[in-house]
Order: sequence, then C-alpha cells, then structure tokens
Amino acid sequence: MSLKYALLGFLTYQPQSGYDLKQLMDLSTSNFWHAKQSQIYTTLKKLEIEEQVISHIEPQENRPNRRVYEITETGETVLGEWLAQPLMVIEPRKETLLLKLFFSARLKPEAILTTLRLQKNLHQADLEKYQTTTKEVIRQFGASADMAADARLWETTRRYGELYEEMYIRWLDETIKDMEGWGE
Amino acid sequence: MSLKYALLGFLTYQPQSGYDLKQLMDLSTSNFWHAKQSQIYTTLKKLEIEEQVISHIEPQENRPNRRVYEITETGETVLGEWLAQPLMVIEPRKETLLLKLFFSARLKPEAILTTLRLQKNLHQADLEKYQTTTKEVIRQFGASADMAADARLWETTRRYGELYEEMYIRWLDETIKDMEGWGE
DNA sequence: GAATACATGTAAAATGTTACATGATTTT
DNA sequence: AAAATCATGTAACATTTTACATGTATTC
Repeated sequence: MSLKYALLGFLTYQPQSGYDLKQLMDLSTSNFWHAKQSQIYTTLKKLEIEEQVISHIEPQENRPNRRVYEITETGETVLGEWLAQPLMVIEPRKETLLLKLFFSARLKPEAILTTLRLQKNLHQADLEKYQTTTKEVIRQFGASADMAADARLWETTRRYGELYEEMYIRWLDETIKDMEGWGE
Repeated sequence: MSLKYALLGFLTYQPQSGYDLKQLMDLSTSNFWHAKQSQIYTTLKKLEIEEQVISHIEPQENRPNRRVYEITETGETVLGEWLAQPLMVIEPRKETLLLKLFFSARLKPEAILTTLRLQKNLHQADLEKYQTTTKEVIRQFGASADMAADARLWETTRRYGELYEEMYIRWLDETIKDMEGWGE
C-alpha cells in the first residue's frame, strides 16, 4: 500500500528508472521499507495509469533502454496528502523468529540456542552498518545545503535502526543467558 | 507463509475452531504474529486439503455450528520440521511511520511532532499491556506443571514486546526533543 | 434501540514473491 | 570461464486485506 508513496517520494528528488529506484531504496529505506524489483516495475506502471507519474524512454547504447519516470502534479498532490495525514495506529509486526520460539517447547534448548546465537551475529553486522556506512552516507548528503533538512530526517530513521538493533541484541543476550540455565 | 505453522502450533495444544484460533492469536502472539479471521478460515481449509489437519462439525443450539480442527500426524511432522530449521536471515521490517518521516522535509515540524506525540501515547499503552495483562496471563499458564516449559518461552516473547516498546518510546522521545529544536 | 459477541464463510482486490526470459559488459 | 552488473519486464503464484452475507443472543 505504501510502496507507491515511497516511489513518489523518491521521484520528488529527480526523475529515475525502476532500476534506480530499487538501488536507492536498498541504500536508504531498507531499514524500514523494501520492495522487490518486480514489484517496483509493476507499481510504477500502475502509477502511470493513475497519472501520478509519466515516463519516457532514454535510449542507451549496448544496454537496454532506460524507462525514466517523473512525478506529475497529481502525484505531488497525492504524496502531499499522504504525508500530511498523521498515522494513528501501531502497525502490527511479524517476526518469524518469535513465532518459532513461541512453539519451541518440544525442541532441545541447544537447538534454540544455535538459532539465537546465529541471529546475534546477523544483528551485530546490521548494527555496525547503521553506525558506519549508513551514518556516513547521510552525513555526506546533509553537507549540501539544500539537502540539510532531508538529511536531518533521514538521520532520525537511521537512529531508529541503530536503537532497534541494540534492543534486539540485548533481548537475544538476555534470552540466551536465560536459556543456558534451562539445560539440567 | 508462516501462518500455517502458527495454526498447527496452536492445534498441538487442543482441537479448536477458526474462531477460537483467532481469539487465541490475538491474546498470545499478536505481539509478533497476527492474521485476519478470513485468512485463518482459508488457511485452515488449505491445511485440511494437505491433510495436516482434519475437521469435524460440532452442532450447537441457537448458534452456527462449530467446525473444530485437529492436527494430524502429518501436520505434527510438518510443524516439527519447520521448528527444527534454524532461521538464518533477518526479516525485513516495514514501518509506515518511518517512511513518512523520511519524506517529510516539506512538512512543518509541528505537523510531524503531532504524529510523534500521538504515537508515543499508543506505544505507552502497548508497553503497559505487556507489563501487566500479558505478563499475568503467562504467569498463570506457567503455574500448571505441564505448561511450565511453554510459559518460559512465551515469557521471552513477551519480554521482546516490552523491550521493543521501550526502545520505540525512547526513539520517539529523542526524535521529539531533537525536532523541537528545529523550529526557528 | 444499538452494539457487541458468537460463528461461519465467500469473493474480489491488493500486495508481494518467485521464476522465467533476454543479452551485453565488466569484474573475479 | 564464471559470476556479477546493467536493465527491462512478464507470468504465475502466494499472501493478505476488505467487503459482503447471515442470523441469534446478550449486554449497554
């Protein structure tokens, strides 16, 4: 539902192809929003039918042509309305790890611990990424004056990723420690 | 994808109807897994075709009959295999609030702050629920000896909810405080 | 008198994933 | 020589949401 707004949002900065948008998303919003290449292409097509974007072909040599999308005035309006509307609910989460854990009473604690330790490594890598790469990327964008306001907001979303991963690692540590005592 | 495992998991405790399963989910896993009534019904139907559950009708007076589902041996096997398989990835999140925030540079800080303060209230209510109602429900289940192992695991998932909400509120507080300085 | 709980479900639409297809260029 | 990147897209499938349909009993 919100993918269309994400695409419109990115297109307010500059016209881009579906491929570009996927790269940008992976770089910037993957912490809290993601989509597959194929979904991006189909959603752009729908947005064009709704006249919220228009596209033109940019020919290329030795590469497939690029279809570059631009946001229309209608698109800007739709995006603006969505942004102005305050979010009044908490979005329900889905966490497969927690679901497995919930039903894992039949498993040996050792089997569960293996998964938890593995997850800890993954989350630590993510945390470091937010603290180094992501932080630096945002800092650089924020350096140019016309991007400063945007970069401040982006930094708050990066900070969310950082706090989230810290929380997750803390929970994993607690749970691992707790579960190590369940052996006997 | 995992809804079927959730349903199988609940059915290992006792045979239940789709309606029961919805109530149970809302009470227990809503912190990390949820589904609409209609999806539960259709998934149960699919599970019956795959012979992972079987159902029979329980007649009732003055109420529609109940269709009660039981897990089969095939179902137990499928669930067991899923549980034994360690989760090797981090699941991508989707957070509409963060997406909006990311593109909100054009909004007045006051408009954003309204949403953030509203969200804080919602998250505080959730946090309290985990710390009181949910905690108490799990404690009571854990009191009976045959549920003790399960209740220990349930408590770890409740704790996740608690840490998550604490983290979210902390992030909101930080962001609100930060943004209050952007006014001038 | 209206709303909620009980209880079941179908149909349609929206959203998202996986697999397939193509083909040149660049990197390992 | 194999794999990855650039770049586009379609088709099929799976998942999820929303809306509709029905009807009694109880609570506010």
